[in-house]
Amino acid sequence: MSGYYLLKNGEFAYNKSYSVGYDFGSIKRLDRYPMGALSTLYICFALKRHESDFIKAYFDSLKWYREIYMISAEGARNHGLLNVPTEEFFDTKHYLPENTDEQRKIADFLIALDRRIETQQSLVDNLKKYKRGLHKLVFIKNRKPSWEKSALHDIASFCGGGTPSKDVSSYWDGEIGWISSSDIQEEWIDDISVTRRITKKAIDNSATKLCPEGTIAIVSRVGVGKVAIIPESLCTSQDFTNITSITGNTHYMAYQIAFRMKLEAMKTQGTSIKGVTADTIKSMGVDIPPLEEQKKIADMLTAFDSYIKRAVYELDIFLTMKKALLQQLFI
DNA sequence: TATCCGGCTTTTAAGAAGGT
DNA sequence: ACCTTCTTAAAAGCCGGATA
Repeated sequence: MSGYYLLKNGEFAYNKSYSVGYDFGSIKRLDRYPMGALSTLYICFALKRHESDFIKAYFDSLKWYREIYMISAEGARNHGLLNVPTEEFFDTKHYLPENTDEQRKIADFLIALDRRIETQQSLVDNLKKYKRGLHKLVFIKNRKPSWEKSALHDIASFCGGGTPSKDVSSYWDGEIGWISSSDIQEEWIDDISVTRRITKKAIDNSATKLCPEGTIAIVSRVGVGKVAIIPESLCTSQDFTNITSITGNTHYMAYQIAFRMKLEAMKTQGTSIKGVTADTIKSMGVDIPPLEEQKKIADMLTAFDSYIKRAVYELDIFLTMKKALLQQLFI
């Protein structure tokens, strides 16, 4: 390991490579291991004084970016690493309270907040894991032989999509929503963000069609397997196969289709086939429990989803809170 | 006319090579 | 040795037009 730095527990390292959300790299403290080897691209240091936990929080706040901004060469920013000379890095100035008591109190509070965030994060992770198990239980293990089975094309009507010509810009400043696969979330069945809108004329002059509210949108090509129930009447790209109406409980069916599409999508992985044909979807077999059973299952899954979402929301609040606190704590 | 296909663009990530 | 710049690769996303 010659040519590497040996960092000991409690010491800090600055990583000059930037990434999303970290325009000027990051400074972290080695906490989890007694020691570690770092390539020479890192700038390593230990503290002479100050509360270590407090300084860790300071570096988490990214307030020091202003200083790095002054010394990093602009041209270097277009690829990989920042150009930050080691000498100048150590010359940067940081304004911190001298009183270590104060530092200790602030640090303790932030550590408590961090613990809370960690707990919340693992709650979210676990809930997501349970969700996968729950869906398996509902759609595989707990199926009853008495339930009817049917192919989708016998109980649903379909509609495809298209893209209005991008050359005609006037098509794209209308009122009608138009979505592509990137607009729907992998894990939520009712979380579509409509980012583009088209005109009536655009629909008339292209292959896309207006789908009614409640349509089950299934991504069949790019991003195979995403499923969502559309919240308003809108159009989709041609990488969708949409179910405009289906007998039974829409939410139950959407959940079941999402589950089966995920299995279908796994089959396409690693092959040259990048999509699932409309025929595969149309001939997909689905269970049809009695209506009240469908509703019960759908309600349960929806409730579980909103439970997870609430946990995610809470996590977000804690994260924002921490960010805001860090912003206010340091000048 | 609905569906499918393949090529193209954009984004992200590394690696190799070159300069001082 | 230490950066910067040039290249390539891989993944993700988009869309026009062929096809049955």
